[in-house]
Amino acid sequence: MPELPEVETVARQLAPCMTGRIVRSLRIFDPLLRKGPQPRPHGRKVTSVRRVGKQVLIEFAGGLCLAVHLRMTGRLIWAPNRRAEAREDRLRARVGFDRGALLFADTRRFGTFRWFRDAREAEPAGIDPVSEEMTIEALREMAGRARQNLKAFLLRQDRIVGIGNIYASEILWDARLSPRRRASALRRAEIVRLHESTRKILIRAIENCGTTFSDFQDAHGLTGSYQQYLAVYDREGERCRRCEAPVRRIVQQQRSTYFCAGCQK
DNA sequence: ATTATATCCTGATCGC
DNA sequence: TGCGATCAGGATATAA
Repeated sequence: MPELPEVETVARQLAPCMTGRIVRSLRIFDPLLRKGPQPRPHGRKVTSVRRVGKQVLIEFAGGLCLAVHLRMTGRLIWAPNRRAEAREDRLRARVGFDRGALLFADTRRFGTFRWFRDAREAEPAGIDPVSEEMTIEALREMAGRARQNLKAFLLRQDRIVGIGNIYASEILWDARLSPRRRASALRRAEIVRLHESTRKILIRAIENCGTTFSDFQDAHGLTGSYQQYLAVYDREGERCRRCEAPVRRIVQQQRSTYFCAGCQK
């Protein structure tokens, strides 16, 4: 569930809790999280916690870092004390610090831990859509050589990193572009709209701490408020806020896409 | 070389 | 109410 805004929210909330803390223990309860190298971070100080693509990257002094991917149902929770910790279930891992602990809970168990010796290795291939790198020209270039429809294009993490199924629909609605359009067929003015909408929607979602459905909670167990802005996602049959036509649901790459055929062309 | 399909899991919801 | 089928926000290995 967590897309870029939700991961950004979690990273921002964890950072002040974790930065400067020293690792005292690491317990991985779910063997699925134990793929790849398993270094011992004991005694290391956390130097930063930030979002990298859709992952939360925890960096330790000396270069070691842990990239946590929440996938569908993963949650990172900061537990300042034992009482807060006792409330959590379905725990897959726990990192104990000199003060407090980081808990990882994940119902569907798709989430991943990956350890690196250097943070640069954790960088995803795609462009971060809310960074300076995401220029109109960069978008035009990427779209120009994509043979896919716009929905599939936006979900490609090797091009633009961070957009998932919810925000793909929302961005295309905002840009008044049909999810079925071929990415390479966009006119320049349409690319400009797509660029603008992508940044606008994601930034607004970050400002609202993401979207909360059933699973997503931030590091303090709170919830985001972006759902009040959702224009099409999960609104099949309801009226489009722009043109009153009914919102439609179609399936693209085995996933739901919501859009308005009245004003998305 | 791209792009579609199957798959990793669990739990909520749907339809009969 | 009970039960099996279906679906869910992600991403990747494999097949086509």
